[in-house]
Amino acid sequence: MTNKEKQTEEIIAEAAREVFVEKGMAGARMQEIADKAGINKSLLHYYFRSKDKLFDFVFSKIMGKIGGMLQGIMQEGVSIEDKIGKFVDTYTDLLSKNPFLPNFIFGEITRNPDGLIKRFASADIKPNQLLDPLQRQLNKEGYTIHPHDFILNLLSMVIFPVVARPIVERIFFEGDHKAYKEYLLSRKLSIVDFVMKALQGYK
Amino acid sequence: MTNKEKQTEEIIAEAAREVFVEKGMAGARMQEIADKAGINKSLLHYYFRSKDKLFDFVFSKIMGKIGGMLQGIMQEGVSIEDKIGKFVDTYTDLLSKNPFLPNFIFGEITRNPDGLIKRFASADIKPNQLLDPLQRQLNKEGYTIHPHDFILNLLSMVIFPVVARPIVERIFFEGDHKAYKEYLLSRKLSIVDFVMKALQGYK
DNA sequence: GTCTATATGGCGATAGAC
DNA sequence: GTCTATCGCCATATAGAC
Repeated sequence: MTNKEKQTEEIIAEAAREVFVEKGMAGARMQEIADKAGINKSLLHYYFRSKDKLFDFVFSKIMGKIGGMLQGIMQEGVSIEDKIGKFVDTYTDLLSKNPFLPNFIFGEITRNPDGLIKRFASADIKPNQLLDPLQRQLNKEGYTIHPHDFILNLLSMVIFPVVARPIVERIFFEGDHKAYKEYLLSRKLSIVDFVMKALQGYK
Repeated sequence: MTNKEKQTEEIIAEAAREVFVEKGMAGARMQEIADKAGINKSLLHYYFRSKDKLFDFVFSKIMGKIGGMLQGIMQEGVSIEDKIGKFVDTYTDLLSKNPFLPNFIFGEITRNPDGLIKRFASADIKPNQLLDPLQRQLNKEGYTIHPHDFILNLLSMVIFPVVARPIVERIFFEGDHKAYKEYLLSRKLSIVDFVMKALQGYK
């Protein structure tokens, strides 16, 4: 593959990522992707053959990246509180830059769950490598909460406010984007605070 | 409007609700709605003129119903713990019967936030009627947590596991639907437990 | 590799018979 | 009020010139 091919392919993939994430598979238009990439519509087919294949390429790449981040954080050998802090910090920043990402991922996977299995395999995600170390660590530090509950509660509090952004933004801040964005950043601290206070009850 | 018209209209609306919620506005097909309603495709246009108008009708109805439920729970004059329990119970059951609902609502609103304002007005939702009583109650019972944080954390823990169902189901239970469904029901208790433990830290 | 032009199919919407 | 038939558009995809 020549440099030019590689470069064009990446430009297309990035444009496709933006459009797919914002509009979803069904709502995305090949014309809009081509426009955003600054190339002709038929070039999309030259590089990726079909909309389906282009979508698969983009989606797998996203899943691999996110899974890798999570694995990296969970394996670091620090205290629960530090691990939580690092996790909340990293994902809050990621979602701050990609506010459409959660809705996109959960929406697409919900509408095509079978495709998920294939992608987990190719992205090389090992669920047990995430859960087992955490379970051992909770045990060692003397917390009796079930790791499923713990990790799901934490994920919920970080990701859900981004998923429900337009509604919550309107109810809490009368639609003030900037105020809500600042509030989400302030939650970096208040989520860790909330979770640690809860954990005290499981000692 | 005759009885027959009313009845057909309701059959169409229910079929449309199912298809829209599962496939989203962009992914839904008028033909599929007609098939599910057991009528001809052109009848859809006879009753609702266009796909857009049919969608608006269905969506507004859903939002009104959910908003009403929330208002009802939050106004009952009971302790924080009872209120939390009632809330978690009611919404867990609702989501158990409508697992696609959160993804649908958040997805559509994210992709067309302007339409939201109109619908909040017509559904007669008063945000302050939800937040103010809760704030007073947290104060009165001596908890210093900010009501925004409290309500958002609670909503997150109830709704997010449904939004992220296919992924979490796979990571926690290797894709076993039934096991995950039971786990979600068990969270009725563990969420209240978690939240109350956290609240103790804010006394 | 990149473009213009066009084929092909599907979908929302309408016309008109009954 | 409900159907059949069909229109017209738009989106994906391909053919072929350069």
